[in-house]
Amino acid sequence: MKALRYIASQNNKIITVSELVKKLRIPHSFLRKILQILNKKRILKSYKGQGGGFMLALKPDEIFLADLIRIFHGPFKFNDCLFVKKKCPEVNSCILKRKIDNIEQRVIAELKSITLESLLQ
Amino acid sequence: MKALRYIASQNNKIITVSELVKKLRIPHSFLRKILQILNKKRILKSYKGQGGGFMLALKPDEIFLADLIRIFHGPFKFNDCLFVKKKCPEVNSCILKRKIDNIEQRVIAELKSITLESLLQ
DNA sequence: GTAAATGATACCATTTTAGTATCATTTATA
DNA sequence: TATAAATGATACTAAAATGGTATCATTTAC
Repeated sequence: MKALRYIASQNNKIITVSELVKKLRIPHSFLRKILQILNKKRILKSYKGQGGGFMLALKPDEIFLADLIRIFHGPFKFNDCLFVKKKCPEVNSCILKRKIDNIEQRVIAELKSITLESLLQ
Repeated sequence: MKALRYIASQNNKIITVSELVKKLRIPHSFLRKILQILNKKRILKSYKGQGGGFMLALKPDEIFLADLIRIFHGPFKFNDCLFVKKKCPEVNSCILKRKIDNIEQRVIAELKSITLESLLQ
């Protein structure tokens, strides 16, 4: 998020990992890995070779926190009812599951409403 | 939760782990460990010796999902801002943290509203 | 005294998380 | 055209969390 905020703040300039490392004090290889993932997922565009680096592939108001979480943590499932590695036989009738599903949906809705734009300044 | 629901449904009878194992098909040692924790945390009362077992220590409408989650997963902190094992220097000014804290508070409020009582039937 | 119960605690395997390291490829430019 | 500066791909590692198991000690009803 810090890297994305920095990149967004430099509107449409190509930013290198080295620049981010200096500004944000994030370990170089770690940050590279993250930016590579964001590139594959089309949040960033990358440019190889000398003079290369990264830029946003989308406008800041098109980048949603919900999507970033999905990219790094996988799909939301607070509620993946397993027991001893088998699916719980009561998944369909379980009242608890219904209540948690409900909360999950609301959280996801909130996370969709947080854009990179909304985190600048 | 399954065990608590079963125990609650047998109002004020002492229930043994063996009975729960038969009804709920949860491994014996695993269930014992869980019930021991619930006993220590005063959600259950335990009775040792022959004829012993477990009972609710509270009424079903005094047992909150939020507390059970805290017991087994530790305190809620979706938002424990660490980086390279150090606290992030921006914790206080971070807009993202503020937004997530907000969501967290609402989720906790919801989890507090779910009681064992509300999961019976 | 013994069987039936919980208490305490140590142990283990697997998965996830957080991060490092290295070699390959691309490209601007001197 | 060689080289330096950038990303791409990918393999590796250490530590922590997760999901359990196993065992010995203690208590208590009968």
